[in-house]
Formats: sequence, structure tokens, C-alpha cells
Amino acid sequence: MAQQNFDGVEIETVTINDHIYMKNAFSISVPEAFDFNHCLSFLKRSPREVLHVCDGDRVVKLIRGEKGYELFEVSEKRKGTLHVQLLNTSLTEKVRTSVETYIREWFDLDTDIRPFYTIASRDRHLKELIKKYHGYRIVGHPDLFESLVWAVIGQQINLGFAYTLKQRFVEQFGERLQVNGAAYYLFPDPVVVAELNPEYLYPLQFSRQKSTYTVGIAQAFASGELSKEKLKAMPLQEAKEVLMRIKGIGNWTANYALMKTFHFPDAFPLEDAGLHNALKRILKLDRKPTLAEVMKAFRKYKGWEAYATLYLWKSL
DNA sequence: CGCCAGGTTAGAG
DNA sequence: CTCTAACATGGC
Repeated sequence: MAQQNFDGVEIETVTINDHIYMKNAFSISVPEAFDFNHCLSFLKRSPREVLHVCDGDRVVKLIRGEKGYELFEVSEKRKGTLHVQLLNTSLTEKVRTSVETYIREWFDLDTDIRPFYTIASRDRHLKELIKKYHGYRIVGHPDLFESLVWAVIGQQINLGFAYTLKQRFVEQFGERLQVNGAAYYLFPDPVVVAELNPEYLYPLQFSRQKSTYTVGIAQAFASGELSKEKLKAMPLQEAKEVLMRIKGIGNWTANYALMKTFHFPDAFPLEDAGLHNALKRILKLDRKPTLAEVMKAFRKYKGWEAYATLYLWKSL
């Protein structure tokens, strides 16, 4: 027996005692205070997104596994359980571990956000937001290189244009897997990007600065100066210092990546324009807050700056 | 046309 | 340490 998913990929099933079981599928139980739909709506925020495909209530994602591409679909069949369907590989223990690890990082499933909710429920600005978006979590970037380059791309330009630049960059330099006519991309490999002349990025409308930064960051990975494994072992301050030694990574970019890749709850992208706009509205200012004012407003969220920022972004 | 956008750097004070 | 100009271009 077989049925098709939305991309026409055939999914084998077996029937036991009138229950249909998908082959090459597994489930992940999610923690308290996790809402898949809020995360999904974040994933759907740009029509130019090229690193995953959303369709209604599910998302399809391509990652690189130990033995090649792993294409999978995540949905929430019933509350509290994510259903993961592998689309191009058999379910082995290794593949399962690789895909589950990715998903746990992607949706920040291993952070206990209840302490944040305790703080936020006592805050007049966040109280309503955490009710409205209960279970919304940081939709992260398990790939540190992706996280940093995406942040650099987003520096000082509007989000729509940032997605345009990312799309061009990924389509030109990222690996592609074609499945039944649909294309799935991996974020470009730093080893490939490290070899590029920055000028090659100008036609994509990267500024000179962004081009230089992007290749420089790739070279830091390629040379071994920078890696996810290295930073994973460090406390926030130390990891931030390592990142900020690289040209193009300032305080905002470093904290953004530390929030999106490592889920430091106290990572704090202080200079963020979106955050400033959210605070301007909440504090009823007729101008954007100064950095000192942002710091002051955030004192009460100490230890949970990343999550406070996340919910303030969501308020926009 | 003007202003702003999920900033960073280098240089001046 | 803080302040500022330059960078560079799309979206509204």
C-alpha cells in the first residue's frame, strides 16, 4: 500500500490491526509550552524562503546527513507529538538521530521556557504577548554558518530585500536536491564560499561590505578558526568575543547567532531595529529608544533577553 | 524624493 | 568610552 504526500513522494505504509503506519517515520514528543503552529507561521513569513517548504500544516526540510541528503517532513498529527516522515531515506538509527537532533535545535525543544513565562506574566508589556503566542519558541538555525551569514545579509536592510539576497545566494551556491520536480536547497557550504572572490557576490546585489564579510566568515570556518563545536563549549561572553573578532560580526550579529544557533536565553541583540520599534510602541515614545533606554527596559528580563526579544518581535 | 531597514567599521573627539 | 560618517540599495 502507498499514499502520496503533497510533493507526490510515495510513502509506503503498513496496516496492522486496522491501523495504518507510515514506513520511515517516527515521532518526537514535545515539551510543555510548545506550539507548532506559531513556529510554522514564523517559517511561512516570507514567500522567498528557499531553505524549507511549508504547505498548510507541515514543513519540508533538507539537511545534510552523514551519508548524504536527508529530506523530511514535520507535522503535528496530534497535540504534543511531532510526526516526522522521511522522504528520501530509510529510517536507520543514525538517520533518526541526525534528523531528530536537527528538529530539536530547530524548534528549541530542549529549553525550559517556564521560568521566562513566570517573569513575563508579571510584566505588563509581555503578559498579553505570552498569552497570545503561548508556546512560541525560537525557530533557530542549527547551522552556525547559516546563522551568521543570514544575520550579515540582514544588516541594515529591510527583511524583504534580505530574503531576496538569501534566495540568490542559496540558489547560486547551495547544493540542490530535486525530488519529483520540486527543488530543495542546502545552505551553501563554507568551504565553497571561502574560495569565492567577494566580487562574485556583487551581481547578487550584496554590498561590498556584505560580500567581504560573507567570504571572511566562510574562511574562518574553512580554516578551522571557527566552528559550532568550538563555540558550543563556551559561555555566552566568551563565545561572543570569539565571534566579534571576525570582521562583520558586531554585537548584534553575534547575539543573534548565539540566540538562533545555541539558544542562549540571555543573548541580546541590543541594536536591533525591530526591537527598537516594538519598544517605541510599547513605551509609547514618539521616537525610537536610545540604547540606554533599551537596556533599562530590559533589566527586568535579565537572563531571558532572547525570549523577551522574540516575543517583542512577534508583536510587530 | 525622502526615510528607514532584524548594523559594522574606522576614525575623531 | 561615545559619537559620527560611510557603506549601498530596495521598499514604501
